[in-house]
Parts: sequence; C-alpha cells; structure tokens
Amino acid sequence: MLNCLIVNDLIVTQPREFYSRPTLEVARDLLGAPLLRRLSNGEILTGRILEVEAYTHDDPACHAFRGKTERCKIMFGPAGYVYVYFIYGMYWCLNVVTEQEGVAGAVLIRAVDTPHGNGPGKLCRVWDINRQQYGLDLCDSNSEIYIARSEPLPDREVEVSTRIGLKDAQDRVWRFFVKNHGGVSGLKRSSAPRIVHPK
DNA sequence: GGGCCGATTGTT
DNA sequence: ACAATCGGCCCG
Repeated sequence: MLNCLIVNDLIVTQPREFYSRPTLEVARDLLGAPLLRRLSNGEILTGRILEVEAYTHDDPACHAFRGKTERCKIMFGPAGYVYVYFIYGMYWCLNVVTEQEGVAGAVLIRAVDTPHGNGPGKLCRVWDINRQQYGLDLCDSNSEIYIARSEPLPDREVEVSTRIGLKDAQDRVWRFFVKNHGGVSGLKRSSAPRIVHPK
C-alpha cells in the first residue's frame, strides 16, 4: 500500500480531529485515502477512496435532516464512526460520520480503487459490509474497517459534481471524485451528474 | 399496522 | 427506461 503513514509496522489511522470538521472538507480530503477492511478470516482488503458525497444536517437529502432516528442516530454522535444503511431492498452503503458531536453529518463512500469497487452498493457487497459494521470506529486500526492517514490529493486531481441518484437538493455540488480515473461510479449512465469546472 | 419510497444496480 | 426487493419512516 503506497503512501500510508506506517510507524513501527502499524498503519496510523486518520485522527478523530480529521473527521470532526465540516463535512464538505472531510469529503474532499478523503479522496486518495486508503480504506482498509479486515475480513473475519483475517484477510485485509485495501483500496484508495476515489469518490465521495457529502450529506449535512441542513440537507433535505440527508437521512438526519428530519431529526434523530434509530437508523441515523450515529450521525449525531462524535465523528469518525461508521454509518451503514440499507437501500432499495438490496444494497448497503458505507458512510463516515463527520462534524462536532451533536451535529449530524456524513460522507458516503461511493468508490475505491479496487476491483468491483465502483459504486456504493457494489463496494459493500464485495467487501462484505452490512449492518454488522454499523458504529465501528475508523480511528482504531483494530477495527474491521478503518482509514489510513495520508496526504490529501492536490486540487488538480480532484473534480466535483452534483450528487447521484437524488430527488431533493440536486443543486448542491457535493460529490468529489478523482479526475480521469476509470474507477468512479456512474460513468456509463445517461443520468450523469452536472460536473462543475473551476474558473 | 399500512403504504410509500429510496444516497443502487443490472438488464431491456 | 425499468424491474428487483425490503427496511425505514411517517401517518393514523
């Protein structure tokens, strides 16, 4: 694994302060970070994060928009924990909790640089991520899922667009992905999000 | 308890 | 363009 911070053979995770920031900043800085998943048989899967979307408490598309429920309660707690939800009767989606404790926010992991890791539902299917991983601490390298500390990608490698698959709040340019990388999701879809180029 | 709907995906 | 498939959420 390239570009992980490794001290005494231990992979150093992103500290909690990395996640306890505005959701949009965390989302953008997660690009390029190595995501690690330790399976029950001890095997470790790794992949760089290629595509993310931000969801905030004042965002109609956010599960926490209408307040705390059994499903989204983790989003109101401290940052750096795993939020997973079930969607369309078939798929699980992996998120990381953001913001200060008491403020709901999360970043959806939409793609990683690994085989069949393009798309949030496919990633969780291939990496065996489901409700059992709800609430895992990403800041603990003993967790089944954690994220290694790494330098953020330079702006020239980052592209932004509107989010995918939403009915509400389609105007927000809150999707971040690695530019010119074939591993991002939705490349063959006609309902492509609106890509916004820097001036 | 009922009914609607969804942060997806693969196929037509 | 549409089906698959079912838990969460809101309402009453």
